[in-house]
Amino acid sequence: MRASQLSSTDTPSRSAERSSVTVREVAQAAGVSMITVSRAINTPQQVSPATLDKVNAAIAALGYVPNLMAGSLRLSRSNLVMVLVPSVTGSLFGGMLTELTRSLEAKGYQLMVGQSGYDSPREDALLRAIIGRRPDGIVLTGVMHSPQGRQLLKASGIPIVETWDTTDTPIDMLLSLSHDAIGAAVSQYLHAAGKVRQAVLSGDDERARLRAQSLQRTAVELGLPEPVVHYMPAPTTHAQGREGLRALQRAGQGIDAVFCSSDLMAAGVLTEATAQGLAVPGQLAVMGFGDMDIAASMAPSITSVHVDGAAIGAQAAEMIALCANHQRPAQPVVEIGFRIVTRESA
Amino acid sequence: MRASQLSSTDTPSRSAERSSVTVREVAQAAGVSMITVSRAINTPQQVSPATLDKVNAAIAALGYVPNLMAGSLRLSRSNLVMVLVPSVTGSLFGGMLTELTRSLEAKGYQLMVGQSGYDSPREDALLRAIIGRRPDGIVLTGVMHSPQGRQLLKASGIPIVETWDTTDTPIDMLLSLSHDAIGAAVSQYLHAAGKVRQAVLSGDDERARLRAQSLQRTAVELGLPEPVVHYMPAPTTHAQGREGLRALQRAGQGIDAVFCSSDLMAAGVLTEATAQGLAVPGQLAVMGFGDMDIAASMAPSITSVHVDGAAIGAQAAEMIALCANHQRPAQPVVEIGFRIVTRESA
DNA sequence: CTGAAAGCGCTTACAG
DNA sequence: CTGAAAGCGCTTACAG
Repeated sequence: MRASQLSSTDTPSRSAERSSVTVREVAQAAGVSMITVSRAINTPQQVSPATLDKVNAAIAALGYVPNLMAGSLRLSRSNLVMVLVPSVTGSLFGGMLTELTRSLEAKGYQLMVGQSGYDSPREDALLRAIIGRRPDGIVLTGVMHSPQGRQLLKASGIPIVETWDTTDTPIDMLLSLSHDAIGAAVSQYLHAAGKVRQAVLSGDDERARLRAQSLQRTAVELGLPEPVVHYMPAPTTHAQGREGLRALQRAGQGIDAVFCSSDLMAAGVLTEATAQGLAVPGQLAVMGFGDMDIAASMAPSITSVHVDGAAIGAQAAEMIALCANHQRPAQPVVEIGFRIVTRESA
Repeated sequence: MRASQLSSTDTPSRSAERSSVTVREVAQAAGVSMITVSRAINTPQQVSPATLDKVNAAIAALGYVPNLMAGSLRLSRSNLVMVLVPSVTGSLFGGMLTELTRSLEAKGYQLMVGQSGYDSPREDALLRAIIGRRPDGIVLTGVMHSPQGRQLLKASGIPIVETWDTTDTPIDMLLSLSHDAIGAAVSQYLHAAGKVRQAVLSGDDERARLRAQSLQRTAVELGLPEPVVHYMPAPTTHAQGREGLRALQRAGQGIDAVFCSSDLMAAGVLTEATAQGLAVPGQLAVMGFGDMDIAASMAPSITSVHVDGAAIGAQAAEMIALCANHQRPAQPVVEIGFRIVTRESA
């Protein structure tokens, strides 16, 4: 070992073929075997202090970072959890993502986020890319419908948590949320508030469609005229709220309530209603979904449907960690629930 | 090979020790060697049609998904690019993330998103987890200051693109954006509009601070009173905009302009100003940052600073793909630029 | 067109 | 407390 080699802070030429430092080089530099290096990193209490110092010095000098792929391959354990969301931009899943990151980190896992897109064309390829990395768990936003996708996931043997939706046939574990129940509850809430010409402004994604259709059915069951639904591309925006309200006004005569598939969209509806001089909620009740920060903060404040995304994240992390320890959650299917947060707009 | 084995659609018991299907089992089922299976997947033109059919049937029957970690280890190529953002929730980086995903996918890479948090306490651990997976490229939001972090990244030999900020000493490649220039431009813009008592409402993150401080310096250089700055925890929200305006009004007497570090915050300021009966922009000019959808859609619409996040994503993808082909971009440092989008609020 | 051998970087029993 | 050997699952020259 040349001392100059250890103390050098030179960095390898960027144009050189990428060749990371390996345990072998660290072992050589420290004058020990590869296995001792491995132990110095993973079980330092099994290594003598003097040896430990030598190894750590070599690691620092060479800028060694263990290749986790190699370790995972050997151990069949990646310490990696994948979550698939339609879009990282949409703030709806922010609470879940934040809490998933936090919970998993505490348990020694790293979270990686994949985007599936609201329309799932390349879902199969994406699934293969994910399963191919052998994560210790997969969290899905929504339930998987495609038979091929289900088969792929089942066959992988990886713990799967489907979330934010419900099904009688989960692939593995399920954090269940009924969008049917939400749509029905919203229609009943608006009906109780005296609103009869209900309408829906909705992102064109699967779960928002379920809520919209359920609201339609429920309103009809309540003896109200069938609600108009206007779909717009997801993820939904403030501008779509403004534009969408105008579209609804053209389509349905005299609507007196709008249920929006996001709070941002609801804020847009509110802005448009204000611009038109409509009284909210007197002439037009507005409801959102997600109970984002903006719902409480708008003037008037927005009545919204709250879903505890942080709880979803925490429970999913818990379930996956259990599976990694060769256990199973006592309840592989857990109801998440929701509540309507009453504010000024409806 | 038993036919029943191939046609079985049974899934392995979920409680069984996780043991994925390997090439070996596929080879056995198809009655060929492992290498032929590998070729059937990666270079099917090198395999006879009859053999290909057998292999594909076996793959489908067993639900085989190749272990990408093993392949990457062998090839020293992961087809994985990591991007590190402070928070996936903040919509500021949505455009970059969407375009990064799209561009990289077209080039055969998968993007994984890591969250660093706005305060970077565990950055070192995160960096090791990322480098340890040997991605083919790393995109950083912001520049890396910590010497250890820089050293780690440099030594890894992985192509690095720092973005959304500027520095004279990039680790590798840089998509440069000057927050100093933005702060100065905003102050000058407001000054030109006759605003003298400027203030800043800012998320307490590094780049927003740079903009705020630059605005302060510039205003003083213009002979204006030193702007008050109020910092709030990032990521910033609509509610912080309302609350923040009140805080600024308490701190600075008679402010006539507020530069917010996000459009959502600016929308909150607007809501609060409207609630207070302040005329915008007459009594109070409001500017945002990010040029999000909501900026154009609020009433009044919000003047904002536009940064082309999609271009950042596209260029970063391009740079990394070049490096993977053992080339270097002609220009490893590229200026991104910004522009003030004039609307009603300022 | 197909296959036997070697090796990517790591870690775990098994010995000393 | 330390080390030689084997193997995680895959793919690439090298032979046939």
